[in-house]
Amino acid sequence: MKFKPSDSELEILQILWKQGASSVRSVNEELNKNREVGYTTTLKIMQIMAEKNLVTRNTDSRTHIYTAAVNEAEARQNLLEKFVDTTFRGSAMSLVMQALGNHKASAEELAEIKDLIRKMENDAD
Amino acid sequence: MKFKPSDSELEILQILWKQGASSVRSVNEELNKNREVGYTTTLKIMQIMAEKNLVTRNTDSRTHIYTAAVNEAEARQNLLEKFVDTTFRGSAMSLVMQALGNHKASAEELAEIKDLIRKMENDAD
DNA sequence: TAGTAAATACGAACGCTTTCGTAATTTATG
DNA sequence: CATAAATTACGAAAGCGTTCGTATTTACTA
Repeated sequence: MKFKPSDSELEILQILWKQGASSVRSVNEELNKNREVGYTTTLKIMQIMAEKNLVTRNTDSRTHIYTAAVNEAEARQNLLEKFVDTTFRGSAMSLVMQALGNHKASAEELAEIKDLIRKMENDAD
Repeated sequence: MKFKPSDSELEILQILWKQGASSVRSVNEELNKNREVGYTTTLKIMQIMAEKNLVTRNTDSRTHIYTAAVNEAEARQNLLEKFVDTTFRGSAMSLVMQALGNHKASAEELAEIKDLIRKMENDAD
């Protein structure tokens, strides 16, 4: 899978994943909560994303409705693997340690992780 | 800190971090273990990196020696934060869980993580 | 010293992303 | 029906990264 969305594209995918099928206007409004983006800029990028098959669009009504064409979990996994390779030289454990170390986790979160570890240890048997 | 190296730049930084101060030729040879890159291409990118202060260079001898000007641990931390924001919507814990879940960890690695968690739980007191 | 090899410097080209102005089209409103 | 408003379509420009050909400089060698 060669999945390498640009910054803007990933930003838009996040919005589509979060709020589901959306119009350009809706996505643009969401984007503008963080930074100023012109409407036609958002439109253009989403049109390009459609060409690349990152999204699909329903053009039945005048206002086109866009839907993410890639699965969120898969995309995350894919990006995570690449990130581990490029930034942590392939060591997922280094990444986990660093992410854990520099984040104040709540007791609940820590419990969750311990649970996962316990499961992994059992699977190893 | 506005640290946003390009793919090539990060690749070169990794090499400099790993093998320390290096000549362009040395870096280029290392790059060519993965993919074909022209010598002048590598040279050009490293020159640009020097302009951006991503690296420093010693020009005393004819063969210039380049050194990473950014700290590896800090750079990783910085990139990690951005990655969590853009790909995991800010949730470091989601990232940890996903990275852990999709990686077969050895008993030693799991022990290491448990150690870290134990320390974090104590710090919380 | 002349010639060759190695290294740096320079500049141009190409592709991709982002941005935006403007035109064309469609829908709603008075 | 005529006008306004909203939307899509189109194209161009600017910026950045990457690549590479070529010129220039430097050092070594026969």
